[in-house]
Amino acid sequence: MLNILKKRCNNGDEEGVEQRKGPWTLEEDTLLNNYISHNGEGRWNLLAKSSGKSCRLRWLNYLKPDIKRGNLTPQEQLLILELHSKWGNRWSKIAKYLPGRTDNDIKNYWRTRVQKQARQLNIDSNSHKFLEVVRSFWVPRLIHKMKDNSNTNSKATLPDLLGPVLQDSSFPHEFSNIDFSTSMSVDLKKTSQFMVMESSSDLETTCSLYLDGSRGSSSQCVSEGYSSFPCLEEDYMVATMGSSDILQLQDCHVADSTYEEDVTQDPMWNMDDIWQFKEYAHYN
DNA sequence: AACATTTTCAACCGCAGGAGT
DNA sequence: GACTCCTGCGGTTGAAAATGT
Repeated sequence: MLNILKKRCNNGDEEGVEQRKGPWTLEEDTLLNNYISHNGEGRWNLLAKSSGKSCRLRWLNYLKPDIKRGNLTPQEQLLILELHSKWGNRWSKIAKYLPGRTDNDIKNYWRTRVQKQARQLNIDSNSHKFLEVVRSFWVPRLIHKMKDNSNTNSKATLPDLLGPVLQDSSFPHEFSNIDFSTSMSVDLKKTSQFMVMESSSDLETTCSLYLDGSRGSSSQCVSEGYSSFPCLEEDYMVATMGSSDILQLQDCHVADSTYEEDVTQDPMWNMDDIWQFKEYAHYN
């Protein structure tokens, strides 16, 4: 019964059994599912000495029932950007805070989306400069998308998403030493307590960030140091992370009209954004 | 329609570290 | 302490799909 799996999963050191590589077939997936349902997950050596990492990976990255499919939501993207700024390429650690997403998913997202944007901007994705771009362009946009999503459905907000994170006893410690000068981090613990997605009857839904629980008053569109950022049409609150530990609230506007596109297919920055950044970088 | 190029993501590889002996 | 085995992790690859010309 397990012959196929043995061929698939063996480490190649079992005499006479050829190791199979390449894409998994439906039959192999079914066999692996059946095997795990009978023997349990995590005991990979029980795959009769033929257990190998590809079986384990296939299960963990694909077959496991709680694996999420489809594109990352803006909330998830925001969380990835945030956690990556804290921990770097600790994909599995980051993945722990995104239920249903694997380290492989997150790694792929970072390499294919985030690093791609960095390449287009011709800057190192690990540089402080790129962090600045992320928090100045990308984060506001994600927040905006979260707002848009909340208009059309009641999907989880960042606080919802962070619920399990905040219940994790290790998390507050990890976020207790935030260096705002080098990280895009806001104090997620605090922020999530006060980040509210407000829905009004019309389209003027506001995404607000409160640090002290009070409604953020805002009249300025841009803050010091970010004066070249566009603020044109649609109201929303932007959190910018400056050199202090005070989150600045801005009732800001967003430059272009790309928000009508399908969020799931969104190339996070268009050429206008990149051009704006290059101008910004040139004068700063 | 055909071909070229780019993007996506599942899968592989090798290393590190922990557990057991 | 030394060794082996196993698992987890991050980096990388390459086939398939999508997109552009």
